[in-house]
Amino acid sequence: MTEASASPPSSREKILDVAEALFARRGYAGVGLREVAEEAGLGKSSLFHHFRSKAEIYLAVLARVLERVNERVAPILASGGSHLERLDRVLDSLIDSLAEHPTTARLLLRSLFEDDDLPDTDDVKRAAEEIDRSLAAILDRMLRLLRDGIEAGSFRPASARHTLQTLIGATVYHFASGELGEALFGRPVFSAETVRRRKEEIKNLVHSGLAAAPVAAPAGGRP
Amino acid sequence: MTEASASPPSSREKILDVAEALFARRGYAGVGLREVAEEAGLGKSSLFHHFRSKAEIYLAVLARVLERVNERVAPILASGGSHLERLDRVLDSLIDSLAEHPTTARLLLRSLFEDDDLPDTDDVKRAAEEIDRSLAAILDRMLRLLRDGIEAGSFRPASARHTLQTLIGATVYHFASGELGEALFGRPVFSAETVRRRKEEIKNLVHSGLAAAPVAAPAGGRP
DNA sequence: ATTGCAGCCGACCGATCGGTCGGGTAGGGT
DNA sequence: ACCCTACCCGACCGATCGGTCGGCTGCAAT
Repeated sequence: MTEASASPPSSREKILDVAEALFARRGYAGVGLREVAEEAGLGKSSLFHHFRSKAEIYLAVLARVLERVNERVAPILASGGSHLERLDRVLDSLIDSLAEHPTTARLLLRSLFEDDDLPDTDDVKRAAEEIDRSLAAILDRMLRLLRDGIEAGSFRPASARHTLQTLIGATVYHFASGELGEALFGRPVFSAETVRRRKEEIKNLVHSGLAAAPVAAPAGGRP
Repeated sequence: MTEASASPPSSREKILDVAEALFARRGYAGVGLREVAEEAGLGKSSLFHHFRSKAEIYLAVLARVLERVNERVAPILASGGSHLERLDRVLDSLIDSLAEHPTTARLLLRSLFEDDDLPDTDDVKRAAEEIDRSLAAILDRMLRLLRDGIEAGSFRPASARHTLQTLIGATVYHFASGELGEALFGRPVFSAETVRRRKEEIKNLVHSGLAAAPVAAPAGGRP
């Protein structure tokens, strides 16, 4: 941890890479450490020189994923610009995050379900809470952006919490939908074209579905 | 199979009930058949008198869940009324479906990930394809509703596919979000109050985010 | 040259996995 | 009375699970 970010493609990183791919595909319980070790080019016992348990590997993977997302999203949330501009840019960068590493969305979604089958050792629980806190921090900042925007009149009055849930669903779920999404769009959800279009559609949703009406539409009588 | 829907609280149904709860909580790989049997009040071997394998149990659970959703949603999709009315009612009933059985959303989301660790026996693959087809049928009808609505001018021009993805995310993800959702709202996502509010927010999203502008806003000029 | 340690490994542990097998029992049809 | 079938069970199988242990390397500091 003190100087982990050194240059060599260390075994530790390799383990995390392999574990990330496998956990995303088959989940915590569905992945065996033998498989992780083999794909990392190591003996199974070697895993335990870098991590104390399977759960620790899983949590390390999750922490890295969250950090990757946070790196992109946090500076935008802290930046200037109107509420709407900031929201647009946050969603853009979130989608970029999810599209860049196809494992991210699935791991995040899975993490909502799978903390159940982690052992409840004290250190595991502590690490899991750390993850939770780090996720909660991101969501909290997004929530604040929505609330502020609503209060300032930049967004139409809505439940910030529900809106946040919808936006998570619109982004994370989409990139986790895998074969179903591929069947729906006729191409992988990670293809450049689909990603570009997804950004557009989300932006349209936000602008005409969340943003306050520009000026007009004073009392539009419905036909 | 021929007359399965009889009255007795049969062992078969009990197994499915127990398995549904467990699979939703811990996933396919995370659940052992011993646990299923014990909670169903049976010996483990008895499971194999009703199902040929663990995978068959899982797929039977999934099929039942899908059927439950379809029962509610299909008649509405086939009913009359304007596109917008039908969409409103479909979303309402979908949310009711998901809220009624807290396992549904998680099982559906998990099913997008977890077909990977099913064995690929021929009969399992056939049953899984059956599930896929049944899910695809529901989605197809919703997709058609969106497309028709767009073509008829009831909805603003948008990608029907992306809109469908967003709506799935807004509903299924929300009710699968579990502890995270509970932390966000301060109460379970299945609480009557949260469910009611969720319907409202989704309806607002659809009406002011998807429905065509009443009359005004003629200038389509994007900024 | 010696020591120490990080990294890696094969062999092994008890537990649990999905699944099989043979047998027991109750009830309905004949 | 008979048998057949549906249902259920305990015992057992080979495989795999996460994790431990002792020992083998090679490099770095002394």
